[in-house]
Amino acid sequence: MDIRRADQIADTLEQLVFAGEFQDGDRLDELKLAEQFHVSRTPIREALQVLVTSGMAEQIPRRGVFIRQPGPVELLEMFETMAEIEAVCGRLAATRMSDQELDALADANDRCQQAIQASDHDRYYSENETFHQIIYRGAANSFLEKQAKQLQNRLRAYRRIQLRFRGRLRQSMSEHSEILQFLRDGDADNTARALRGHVAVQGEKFHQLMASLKR
Amino acid sequence: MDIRRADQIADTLEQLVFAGEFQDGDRLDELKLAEQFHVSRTPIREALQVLVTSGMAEQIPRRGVFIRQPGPVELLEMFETMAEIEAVCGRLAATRMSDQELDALADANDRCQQAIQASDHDRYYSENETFHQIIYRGAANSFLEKQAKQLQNRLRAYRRIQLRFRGRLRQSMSEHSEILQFLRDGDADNTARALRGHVAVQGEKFHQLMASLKR
DNA sequence: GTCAATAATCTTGTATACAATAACTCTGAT
DNA sequence: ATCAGAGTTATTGTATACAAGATTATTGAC
Repeated sequence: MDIRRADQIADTLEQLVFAGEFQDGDRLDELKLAEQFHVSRTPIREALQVLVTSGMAEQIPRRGVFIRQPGPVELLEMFETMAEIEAVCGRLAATRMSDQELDALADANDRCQQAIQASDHDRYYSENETFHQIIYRGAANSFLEKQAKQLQNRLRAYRRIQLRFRGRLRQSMSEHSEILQFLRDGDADNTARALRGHVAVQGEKFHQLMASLKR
Repeated sequence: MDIRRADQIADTLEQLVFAGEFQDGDRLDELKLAEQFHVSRTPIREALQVLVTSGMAEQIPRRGVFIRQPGPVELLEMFETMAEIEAVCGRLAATRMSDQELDALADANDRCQQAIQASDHDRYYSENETFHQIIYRGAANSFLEKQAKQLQNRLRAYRRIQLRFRGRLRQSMSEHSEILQFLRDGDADNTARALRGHVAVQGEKFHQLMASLKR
């Protein structure tokens, strides 16, 4: 619903970057992009500013803007940060979530389970994100919630990869149930611990995957 | 060291916003700013994009960009988030900081103490930030470190206000010493707890101040 | 053949021009 | 006096123009 062409282009470019259409270090050529989007350089430049500010690209004055895909080390750091932020959300949510929100969480969990039984991976990814977002919301801190969603968004592509590990889906579901129970009990510490582990293992799985690919 | 005028302007505007030169809802007039900075609208617009992307201003298409100062509720949320992020940094730092880093932390703490004895508030603020930044660094996660620094930066102005509370400086120092000791002991849980409290109390003090001003 | 230096080309950053929409003003009717 | 509506002015968003620095190509010396 953006009126500004520049905003639409920024969104599209963001999607393309997340989708891995660009390699790390690729230069975003203003003229080529302008041609591609059928606009002048002006809206392209404004879109590039957005990418740079949000950390997805780097700007070198008089040289251009270059996309910056996180390397293995940065990805691990991001997963660790995500794990800790989720743990924080869980800790707060344990004492703040309403019964309604807990029911919504249980529903989301059920839908995850259904998606697995239907072998509908896309739907599982989607419902899984919903499950976690309900917890962010449950922390009753919209600033924190925004931060969590932002990071979740940035890690989406990599989360998908690691979820393909054999047996991971089943284990992930059992962790979900455990988390749900801790939240129901209002057990802040255990919720935090469970969520931290639940997300941190994703980083570890990803690490394993990277290591196995290197060989 | 920016070559781009637009970047310099973005920095300046950011400073001005943090310094409270603008009221919430103020429109940033492109023409006036262009005149003020002796440039055309182009670099101004690129600077405004940066402010909008980093959340300091809101853009309404075809209407302009309006600065968004956080209200009391959002500030409390930001302080709470800061407290939790610092706690996370502390938890990780407890098992990851080198002896060198611990010594640097002790030095920073000493300099805080000296600044207080010299009644040099500006220097205290500065050294205090250093103290905390060493802990962020100690978490050995540069992504997390960047996030922490960013939030620290956004809350700077408000932290200054609340530190004026009577007796707060002394108490703050004793908390620092406690945190340092927990880090030395490698006690992750207690470091996290102490840091969370240390920062959370800032939010509470700020809240008290707001409430007293409302009357 | 390789390297350095200079010229030509490209690309970025800023300024200006123009089109479209929003805000404002002024008039006239009730 | 108040409100509606047309016309005017302002402001945004995009396109184009131009200047300056970066990149590439070319030429010439060794």
